[in-house]
Amino acid sequence: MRSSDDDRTTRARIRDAAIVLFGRDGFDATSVRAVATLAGVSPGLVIHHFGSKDGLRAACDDYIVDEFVGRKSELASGRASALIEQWLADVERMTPLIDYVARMLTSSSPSADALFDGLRTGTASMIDEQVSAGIMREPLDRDVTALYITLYGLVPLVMQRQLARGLGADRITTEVIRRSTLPILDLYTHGLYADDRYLVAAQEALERSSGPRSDKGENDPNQDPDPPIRRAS
Amino acid sequence: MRSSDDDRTTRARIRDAAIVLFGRDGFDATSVRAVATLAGVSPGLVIHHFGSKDGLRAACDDYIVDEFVGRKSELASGRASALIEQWLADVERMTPLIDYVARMLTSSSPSADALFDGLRTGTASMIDEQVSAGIMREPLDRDVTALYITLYGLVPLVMQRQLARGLGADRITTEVIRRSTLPILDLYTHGLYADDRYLVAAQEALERSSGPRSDKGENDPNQDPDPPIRRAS
DNA sequence: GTCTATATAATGATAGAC
DNA sequence: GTCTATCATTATATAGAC
Repeated sequence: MRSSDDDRTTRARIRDAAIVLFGRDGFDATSVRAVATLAGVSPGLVIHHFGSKDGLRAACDDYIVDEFVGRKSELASGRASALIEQWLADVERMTPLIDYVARMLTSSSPSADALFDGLRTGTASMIDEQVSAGIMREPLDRDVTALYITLYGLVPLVMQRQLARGLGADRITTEVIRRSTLPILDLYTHGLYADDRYLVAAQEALERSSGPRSDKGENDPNQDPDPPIRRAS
Repeated sequence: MRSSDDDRTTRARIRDAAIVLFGRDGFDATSVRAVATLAGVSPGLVIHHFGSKDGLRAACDDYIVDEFVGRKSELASGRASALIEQWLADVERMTPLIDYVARMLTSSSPSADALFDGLRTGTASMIDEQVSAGIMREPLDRDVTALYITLYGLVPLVMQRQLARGLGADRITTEVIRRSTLPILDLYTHGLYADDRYLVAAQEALERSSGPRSDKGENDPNQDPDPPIRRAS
């Protein structure tokens, strides 16, 4: 999006250098000195601008979330997975951002939580739209389904090493995406099992373990009664 | 599996303490001193037994892989996902092991690669068996499907924070597993899409972009010709 | 805003007594 | 095998000149 080579402010250059190194090596393994060197400034200046190393991390987190949520139109309109696909399509340029997001999502930060909630909400909206349009069938549990679709969509970011290795590559390439597309769409279209014997068995097992003592309550007060499953086989 | 309270050797106590802290706080954020304190020994003794902090990590990695691969019967017999389910069922006791494995899988270690390859191979065998038994239909691409099933099965470990949060919990509990079971089995049984319009569209798009230059080769020599998709709608 | 120089604390690892 | 004491390094952060 930026026109020239460096109309970025020094502060922005430091922040971008930090994103690259935090994403590549992790927060703990990255020193303020290394960030300063990559940004071409002195270590003292980094602290001057961000107060502390943790302040620098917070600034990076906020920037990353803005890069997503700033595109709230795309998110809220239910194209969260499309956004991720778009990132992966331009994988070379997006690598630092992708690596940073991947580390965020597996650490415990409020920013990561906010980012994930945005993705999950967008996915839920997408499901609603596609169900209304007749493209998608009604899932058993919309919220849980949206949650797992979101989690599964983030797998190519969070576990990119094992995904690439599993396809004989050393990083996520367009070829990795290409080979993944049809098998995943096939899973999301036809499922894997030949019939619903496992599904029915699991439902019966769950009813046996929680149905007879339905007034137990436990730690989930608004516990939905299990909806019946239509048999398809 | 251990009978009394502490028939463990000192070396084993140090290693177990390291697994707890590495899993909970990460390798970099855990000091040798902290491990020593939790194990009830002096910092010097930790180095004496493992040579260095990195040696301690390697010992923990090996131990974790053995805890899996030592159950190679369960793995190779194609019950990799069943093993993970079993872990999650006994989630309280397994928490340190789970956290450690989760961190392993998102960092780049040879041990993690070996562990993942074992899980992926076991999943591939399971698919073969279930296809032969008529329980599972033939997937478009067995290896890629096995890869993604393995990755998806690890999501509750690797992204446990976001999974738990998405269900209103603060950690993975039996209730979280319980609410996840049917929606996931439903996805794996019926898929999500009402028909295969997306699948067909994607197949045509892929053929358009790579079919016309089928002798391109690129970096995947043994590139399968895209198998035709049977229309189901 | 940016630099150099430095204070202060914590870490991994070593040495040697017991 | 286990401890105490300590070294050498590295890190974050500060102070003050320019």
